[in-house]
Amino acid sequence: MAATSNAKPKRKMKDDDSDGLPKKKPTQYWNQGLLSSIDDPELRVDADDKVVIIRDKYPKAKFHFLAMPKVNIPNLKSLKREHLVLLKHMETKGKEIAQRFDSRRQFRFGYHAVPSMSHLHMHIISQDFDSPSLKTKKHWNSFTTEYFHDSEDIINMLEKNGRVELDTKKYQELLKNPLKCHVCLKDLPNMPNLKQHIKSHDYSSKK
DNA sequence: GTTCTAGAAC
DNA sequence: GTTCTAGAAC
Repeated sequence: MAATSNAKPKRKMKDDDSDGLPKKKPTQYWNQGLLSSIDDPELRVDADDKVVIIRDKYPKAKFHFLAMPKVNIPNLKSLKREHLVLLKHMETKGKEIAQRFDSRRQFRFGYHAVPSMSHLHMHIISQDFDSPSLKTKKHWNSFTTEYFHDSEDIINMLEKNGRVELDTKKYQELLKNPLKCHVCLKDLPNMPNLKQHIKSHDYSSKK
């Protein structure tokens, strides 16, 4: 008698491996994705001996880049005072890039409190948030609540305390906040409405 | 981080 | 009925 299969797969998947090899694929873990992006010439927009700047693969605004140190710093918690020069350099480079791509547009430069991707990265992001890759409440709140820490605030924290320690739980809760326009603070019921609403603001020039 | 989709919301 | 989101899978 043939073996019975009583469990329906919940989603379709390839399990047609007639070669008898294990089904586990040798893919890298998704949270290490920046390690390959950092060396991808397609994404790179600038580099020097200390820092690489790449385009975000899934930009959440018209202009969205990541500045990363060449030395491996896993996260904010790894930062020491000895990194202050590097962080200031990253911020300077970030501002140069923003200036280069659109000198009139407003940008922010900063870090997510609890980033998904390993390897310290500073976001360089224009404040229009006009992008098809901006889809979820988590996306929105990660750039428009205190979950987003300006580079200068991180630098000040490190100068003052010698380290950057953030309450992970507190910041993860912020991602669930109701949707609110970052310009006029209007409440919006869902993402499609929010995306439509923010088009009404003018981002073409700094005020 | 993204994709996919079940079930909530409308 | 369709739209939208949240959580699992990857």
